[in-house]
Order: sequence, then structure tokens, then C-alpha cells
Amino acid sequence: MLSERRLEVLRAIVQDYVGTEEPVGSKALTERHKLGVSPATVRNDMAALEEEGYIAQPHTSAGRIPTDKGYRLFVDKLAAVKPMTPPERRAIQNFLEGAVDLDDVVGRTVRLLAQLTRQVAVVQYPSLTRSTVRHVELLSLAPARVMLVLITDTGRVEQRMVDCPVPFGETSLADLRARLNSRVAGRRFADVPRLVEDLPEAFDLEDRGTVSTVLSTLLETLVEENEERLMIGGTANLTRFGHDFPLTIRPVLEALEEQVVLLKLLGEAKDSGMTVRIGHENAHEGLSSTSVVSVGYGSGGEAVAKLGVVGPTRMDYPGTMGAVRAVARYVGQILAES
Amino acid sequence: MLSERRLEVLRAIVQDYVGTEEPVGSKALTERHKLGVSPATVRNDMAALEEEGYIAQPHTSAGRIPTDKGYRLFVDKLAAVKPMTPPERRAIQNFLEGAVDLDDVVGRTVRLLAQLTRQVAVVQYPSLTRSTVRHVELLSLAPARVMLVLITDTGRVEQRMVDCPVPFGETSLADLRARLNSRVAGRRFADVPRLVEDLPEAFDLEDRGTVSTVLSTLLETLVEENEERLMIGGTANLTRFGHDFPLTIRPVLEALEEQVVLLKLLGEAKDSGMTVRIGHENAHEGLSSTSVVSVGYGSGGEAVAKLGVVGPTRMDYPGTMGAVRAVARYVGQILAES
DNA sequence: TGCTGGCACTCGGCTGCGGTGAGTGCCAAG
DNA sequence: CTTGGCACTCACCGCAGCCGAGTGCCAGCA
Repeated sequence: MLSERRLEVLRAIVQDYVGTEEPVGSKALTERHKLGVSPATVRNDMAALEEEGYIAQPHTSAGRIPTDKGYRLFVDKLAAVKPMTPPERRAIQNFLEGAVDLDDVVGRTVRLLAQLTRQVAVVQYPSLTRSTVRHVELLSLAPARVMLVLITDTGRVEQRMVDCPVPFGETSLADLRARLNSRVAGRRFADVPRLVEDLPEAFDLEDRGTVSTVLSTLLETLVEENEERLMIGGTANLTRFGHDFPLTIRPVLEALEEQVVLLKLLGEAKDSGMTVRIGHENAHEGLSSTSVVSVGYGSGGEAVAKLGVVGPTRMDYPGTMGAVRAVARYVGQILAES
Repeated sequence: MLSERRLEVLRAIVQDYVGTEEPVGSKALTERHKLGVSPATVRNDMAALEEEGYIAQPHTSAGRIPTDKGYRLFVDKLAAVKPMTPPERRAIQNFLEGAVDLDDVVGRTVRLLAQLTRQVAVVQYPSLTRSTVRHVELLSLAPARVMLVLITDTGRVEQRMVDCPVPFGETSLADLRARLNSRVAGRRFADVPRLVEDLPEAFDLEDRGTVSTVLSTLLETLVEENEERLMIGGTANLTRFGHDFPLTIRPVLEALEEQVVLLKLLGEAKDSGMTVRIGHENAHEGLSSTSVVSVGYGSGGEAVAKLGVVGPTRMDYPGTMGAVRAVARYVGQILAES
């Protein structure tokens, strides 16, 4: 068990290192923080912290830097989420208001988050399966061609082309549209498969095939992992990393380009509350020297998707967490209004 | 006027420099290319080319590298677009087929282009104003709240919320929907403003305000500069630039994040045919050491949007141009089918 | 037992220096 | 106009030496 002061030393090391980006030594620590003890004592504490694996030296005769484990302890025990200041809150709200559609909301959110945290921002679109059906529209584009449009209560719109096995009349189409909507409108997408199961049976034999085709397209659209989308931004902030970085930045950019990787990353995070994954805690190799701070957001109580930032393990955790949480909250509000 | 051989020397310099990324000297040139003359002669030619501003030396006693002007001459006079090989064509087609919607098409295109050229790819969504109206849908979400959905023949879907001044009945809504579609369906979006001008007059006085509100939202959606969207990818390829790069890569990433900048960039390109902008020819400062190869694409004869790549001025122009052209062609096909 | 000042030691980073070689410009001869 | 020869330039590389921040250890003190 670490003494109170040693924890304090760890906190000081994290704070200084995050600020200066340079290994911090015992002397500098005592000067910048009122620890009330001499450098020699701090050195002893540092040795103990290193023994426990919370800090490390890049090389002998250099200062210490926190390890992933050190950051973990810092985040869990030593740091409090830093709330946004009122002006910041107002700025967030102003920035997000005036979005004309969901793409705009997500786009603005990404930019906002990237700017606030000066890191790479990732925002997931509201998941279809966790949203509620606002409307299902069917449009006849050609005798045997139907366009299926899904609209969620979060403003997300998905469309699919359906090639029908046989031509489908306008009246049948209107019929299907009406029946479909009366069953699913206002219900959760996750329940849709169950709700439309027996729908083909209500139709004439000749239309039944077409109805099934339409429905199966609908269901395919809802398959998780296909329906997830996201937007990223602030990649230019990666250049602030280290100065060594072709090597550092490359794998990160590559990982960020892989939507699958990012979706998995966000998927691994807790559904409620904030999640911080530090360094090697991230399964993906390219992200092993980055930390991911993510949180769910939603129009009501429940999260419909996640958002977060990706940055160096050496990041300002309290500030980042504060920004991420605040943005998530406001996005939720905006979505609820639309 | 430059002699035939001097042009040949310039071509050789460009090719070698693009290949090796290192300044090329007179001896190496004669060895790698059958110019039929001695290094000394090549030196004279180089001096002449430098005099004319086509090449430059990074420092005395180093080889030459092409200047922007040199690349310009190379692209205009010395290089032929390199056609894709049949296997490559097949790969492109395979990769693009199976896209389920427009987002998917654009997403696949970006990834494909980035992979083929090993550079940053930029793909603009089909412009609304240059597309044709497939359908306009109006949905009543609340008594005084309407959702407007625009669907283009290229598969693009835009939606907007409209808050009506007074509640709007279902029948009036159906009426508006029918009138609207009969006027604009199959017409070009650019003509829509003219076509709906007098539409409010067909309605009762009490609905007229609402109809106007809906229409003005519709028109706002079509305002150019707001309606343009794009997707980028392959930013990880930027790390292949130079090794000096925090400085090099930073402004490029920043420029790429600014959709406005990119849209302007693409907007400046010719509407038909391929456009190559080299180095300082790009107005934007951050992109002054990059080249942009872009081309319009469309489902029919006319371009509905543009796509292209951004890379170092030191790029393989013939290959890049070939890839860009081929991809644009196939995307056009895919869009025409949907 | 824990804190402190003192001290020798380590080692990465900076600086200065000469050698090396690719590449150049110029010139006189073919 | 081309070519071989030649002197010159200068970036790059490796090496040696210095500097200083930072460490670990130890003996003394509360």
C-alpha cells in the first residue's frame, strides 16, 4: 500500500509530465509542488513507485515518466473530472445549435470535441438498433424497384434499394407501407424483426414474395456491425504528439481509418458512464501508446451511441474527461429536441 | 525553346526523382537512362533547365530536383496517362460492386482510391443541384412539425426538419406532397426554385404560410456551398511524405480537415476532364507542397461531382491520373445503375 | 523509523572536427 | 556541339570530449 505522500508524488509526476512532456526529476518536483519534503525523500518515494511499476525511467540518469499503470491509478484514484466552465458550456451549446440535420450534428460534435480537447475526436452515429422507429417509407421507383427509407427518432435516415422479384403495384405498396408503419412506428428498431415476422401472410400470394424481399432488406439494414457509422476529426492534432513521430503517428492514423477497429474500440467501452482505456489496455496494437476516453450519449436516459477522443497516454485526463462528458450531454439534448 | 533531348533529360529527372525521392545527378541519369550522351553533356542540359526554372538544386553540389514548373511541363507535355491494367480494372469493379447505398459507394471509393494511389483520397458526394429529383417526401411528425426528405437519382438522401407556423393537416400535407412531386420529380434540382415558385398560391390562405415555410427550407437545402459534402481517406499515406515532417504534414492535415478548403479546391478544377494542380498552383497555403489530381464523375455524360487525390508534388503523375480517371469512370457506372 | 544533505556516478545530448564522396562548373580538345 | 579531365564545394558520417540533469547510496539527525 502506498502512503498518502507517495500518491501525491505520483500525481505531481503525472501533472508535470503531461504539462512539460519531459521526464520529471526529483528536484523539479519539489520546486513546482509544495510537497514539504526534500528532493532526497522524493527520490526514495520515486524508487518505491518505480518498484511498484507506476513510473519508469526512459534511461538511467533521466527523470521519471508515468507508466500505463501509473496513469491508471491517477485516473482511478487521484484525479477528479474537471467540469467545464460556464463560458465553455455556453460555447458548446452555441456551437451545436443550428445544426440542420444529423450529419450536421455529428460533424459539429466532432469538430467541437477535437477543438476542446486538442485531440482526435470520434463520434458514433446513433445506433439504429437502439433507436426508435419514426417512420418507414416505401417509394416505387420502377415497377419492380422499391426504395426503402428508415427514419429514426434521432434523425438518422437510412435508405436501401430493393429489387422486387415481380412488379409491385402502387396499391400494394401503399398497403405495405401502412401496415408496416402501424406495426413499427414508435417501437424500437431492435423489436422490428419480431414485429414484422408474420407480415407477408397478410398479403396475396403474388405479392408475398415481394413483401418478404422488402422485409429481409429491412432486417439486413438492422444487422449490427453493418449499421454502425462514425465520423472522426482533429487528426491534425496528432502532429502534437512527440517529435519522433513518423513511427508514432503512422499506426494511429491507420487504426483511425479502419472504422471496424474504432467501432470495436468504442464497443468495448462500458455502456454507461465514462470509460478510459490507457495505452496497452487497448487491444489494437497501433493504439497501444494512446488513450481512449469515451462515453455513451443519448436523447433520453439510455445511450444510443458513443463518442470520445483518442490521444497520447500523456494527456490531460481530467480536462479531457470533462470535455467529453459535457459534449455528450449537450449532444443528447440536441438530439432529444430534433 | 528546349531541344528534344533536354525535354528527355527533364523527363528522366522527374521519373528518377519520383522513384528514389533523392536529388538526381548527371552520372546516375546517364546510367539509368539511355540518353546516348555523356554526363558532361547532361550537365550542360541541366544547367540550361535550371536556367529556365524547370529544375533546382537543394544546395550546391547536390543533384537536381524538379520545380513545380518542371512538373507542370512534365504533366502537360512529357507524360501520358497510364491506363489501368485489366486485373486492376476488375479489382476496381469488384471493390465497388456490392455497395448498399450512397454512403457505402462513396466510402468504398475513397478507400479504393487511397489504396490504388497510396495517397490521400477525396470524394465529393454528388451535388444536389446537379442531380435530378427522384422524390420529395413529407412526413408529419407532430401537428406542427414536418420532415422533408429529398431523394436524388444518384441515391443521395437529405432530410430537414420544418417547424410550421400553424398545425398542418394530413390532407393538406398529402396535397402538398402530390403537387410538389408532380412538379419536380424527374427535373433537375437546379430548376426546383423556379418550378415551385407559385406553389403556395394553390393553397388555402391558412396553409399558405406553412407551405412557404416548407418550400423555403427546401430551397435552403439546395443553396450551393451548404449542400456539398465529401469524404476523405488514406491520410495515413501522408506519413510516407518526407522524414522531416511534423512541419510538412501538419498544414496538410489541417487543410484536409477544412471541408470548405477542399470543396474550394475541387471547385477550382475544370468541370470536365482531369485537372492537375501542382504545388503553389494550389491557392491554399498549407497545400503549397502538394499536388491535387481531380476529375469530375457522373452517372451520365455530365459530372455531378468530383473526386481526386492529394499527394506530394513528387508523385507518380501518370499512374495517379490513370487511377483517378478509372475510378471516376466506374463510380459513374455504379451510380447510373442504382 | 523516516527525513535530509552530501557525494560519486551514469549517460544522453550537444559541439567541434576531419574524412569521404557525390555532384558540380569550367575548360580545352576532338 | 560533345566529351573527358579537373579542381572545388558541401552535406553527411562517425568520433571524441564535455556538460549537466538526475540518480542511488550513505551517514547523520530528529
